[in-house]
Amino acid sequence: MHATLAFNANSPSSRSALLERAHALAGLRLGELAQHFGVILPQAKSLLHAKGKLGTLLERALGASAGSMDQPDFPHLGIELKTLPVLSNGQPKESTFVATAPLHNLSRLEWGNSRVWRKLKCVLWVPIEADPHFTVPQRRIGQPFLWEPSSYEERILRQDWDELVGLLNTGHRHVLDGRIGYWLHVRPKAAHKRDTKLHGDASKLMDKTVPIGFYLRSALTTELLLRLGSFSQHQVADV
DNA sequence: TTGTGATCATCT
DNA sequence: AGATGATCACAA
Repeated sequence: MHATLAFNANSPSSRSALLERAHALAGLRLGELAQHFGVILPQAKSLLHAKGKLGTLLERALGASAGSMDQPDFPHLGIELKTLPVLSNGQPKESTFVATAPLHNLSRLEWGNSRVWRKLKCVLWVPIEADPHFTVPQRRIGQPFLWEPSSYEERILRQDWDELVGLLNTGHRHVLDGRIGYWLHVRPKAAHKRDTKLHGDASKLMDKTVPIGFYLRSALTTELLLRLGSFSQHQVADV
């Protein structure tokens, strides 16, 4: 039994407090957590009409400041929260959304203060069971872990970002698709593909384009999970 | 309407 | 099957 539902939802004051709270959630079923917060989860095996529900639920459980714009989920701690859907084989089920891509003033952008880097320099990953064999409320929360990219990892992310933003900045949006980038790539990020936006700077050519976002390929999150060791490969299934 | 939270569904 | 493109819900 997990008698640890007696946590409060105030924002944790320190990094260790946040980690402690996150670890206390490990092993809980999503249904238990949702009930605690009065959140209705779909009983189905699919999240078709609740795609962001789990992320929001975990934010509440861990005390993330909601709705903060252009900042990590825990601004005072500099930590970004990401749920990570994990299959029963230990592999991430999906890529991970990071941030929307800038469409204007691209030449002034630098990696160091880009949205992507600001969110990725410190991430609290919370694995969540994603096997479609279980209903959503039955699925369990795994062992959370903090990730701060090594200089090697940052270099790769930065190279990807440079290439992607470079193409945007030089008017090569039409060449940009989801195949470019080793760990980081871009994909459409919109309510619908007809939701087109203006891209470019006034001094240059402006054109209409579908908004895009940066995503982390599962190749990276797979490595992160493996790095935790053989025990942790089953961290979702065996907790 | 835009930004944040993501997963679905089709294509290769 | 895995990667790429399309889409869903909700808050401010």
